[in-house]
Amino acid sequence: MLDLKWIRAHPDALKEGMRRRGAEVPVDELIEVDRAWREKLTALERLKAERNEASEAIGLAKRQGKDASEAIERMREVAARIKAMEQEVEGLEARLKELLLQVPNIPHASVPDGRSDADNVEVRRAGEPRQFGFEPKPHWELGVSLDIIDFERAAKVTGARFAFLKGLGARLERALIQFMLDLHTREHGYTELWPPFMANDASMTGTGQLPKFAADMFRVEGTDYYLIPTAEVPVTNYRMGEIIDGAELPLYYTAYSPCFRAEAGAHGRDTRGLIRQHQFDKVELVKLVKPETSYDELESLVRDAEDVLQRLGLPYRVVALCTGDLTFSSAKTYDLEVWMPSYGRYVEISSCSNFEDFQARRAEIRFRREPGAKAEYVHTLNGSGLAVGRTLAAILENYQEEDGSVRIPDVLVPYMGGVERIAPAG
RNA sequence: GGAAGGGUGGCCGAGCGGACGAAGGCAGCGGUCUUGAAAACCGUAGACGGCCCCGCCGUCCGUGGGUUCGAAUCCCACCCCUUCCGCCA
Repeated sequence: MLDLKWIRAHPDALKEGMRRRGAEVPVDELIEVDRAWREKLTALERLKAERNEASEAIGLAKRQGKDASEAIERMREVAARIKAMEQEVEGLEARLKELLLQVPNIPHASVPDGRSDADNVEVRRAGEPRQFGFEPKPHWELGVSLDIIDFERAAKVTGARFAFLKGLGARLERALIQFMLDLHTREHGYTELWPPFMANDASMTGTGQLPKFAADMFRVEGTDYYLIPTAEVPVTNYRMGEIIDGAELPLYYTAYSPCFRAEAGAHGRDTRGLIRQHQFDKVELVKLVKPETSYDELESLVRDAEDVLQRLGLPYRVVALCTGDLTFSSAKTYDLEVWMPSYGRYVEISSCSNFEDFQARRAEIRFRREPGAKAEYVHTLNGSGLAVGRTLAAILENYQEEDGSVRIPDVLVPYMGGVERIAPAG
């Protein structure tokens, strides 16, 4: 959510930001509703001041044993007018809030202009895609032939876009989670959280999934909860409603969670393999920081996520998302894309964003620089560190051998109980 | 699932429908004292919003309704927390 005062002072900057995003936002209506709301509110508050004054006089008169029935009679009428006017003000306020929650974040000045992912800008590459001396297989074929991924039985048990991992496949998933969490907690300074995997409406609104993107999530029937689409939701909202002591900042949190996505609009894309599933594992990184540091913090957040890929020896690149490809809440986003031989291109495996105060304002996360200082909104950031299912897929494809076996990256071998290779049975 | 108790300012904790934005304590901030610090004492002190914005006004005592000229205080519904019982990994 943007600052209403800022919007009033900079309506043109707001329009320009929306134009850069290619977002359709009723800016003029927003500004008009705000104007009408303030006008009504001022009138209402004048009436309330009158009432308060009269009530005080009535109280005083009664205490002195005087008769106040005439004033009470007069105030009865004022009270009715207040009630009616409150209705109007509340109506305008609700509309204003509704409009405000629909407005996406303003792209940072450094974000490249563009309409779609085709306009994203590559920032750097690391590692060389391997030259295979044979025809490499896609991970969904490797997974099945190695008997470590089972899509068919998952379809039977649940449905399309789910998978069983089996044997060393399940073990590899678990090893990756453990490896990532260890790296971020031991070497990058993050505090591990194990969050709830469901969250309420307020949390979903806080990070920006609601009200616009309810259709992308799974609602748990009989409850007021959604399955989380990312650990960003519980972890960012961990400090919601709080005023944090400035000395505590910056706060770094990391969390493993399964992620559940309905992705209603994704039918037909990435239908095979682990790339687009209704449920997947992810290790998330979240930062709460002082505003003036947030863009430096974004760079170091990206480095923390990149470190995972580097240690796993996976070729990747970093791209800066263009204005048209930014998610709703983000002011600036870098995606990490891993080389996926089956796609013959780089595929998103992490998304690292600076939300500035957009989420903090929705979730009411503030801090005080000094004891007694005014409360300010923190800046929030998050990034995948990494999406585990896609990492597993990338390992299978990039580490495959001609005989159909897959080598385990060195750093994972201890986490695999010494297993160095996954080979076909028999 | 059942029973009881409870949600008040950064924290703890009082609060007969009218003098309560809310006693008191702690923490904080400013000052006195001190070589300095601690202690003691004095003062100050919330968040959000509106406006004719160095001030004035409004709102906020879990949330939402209701009663009333007037609600932290009364009524209704809901949410959350704690304890006990049951059930359960």
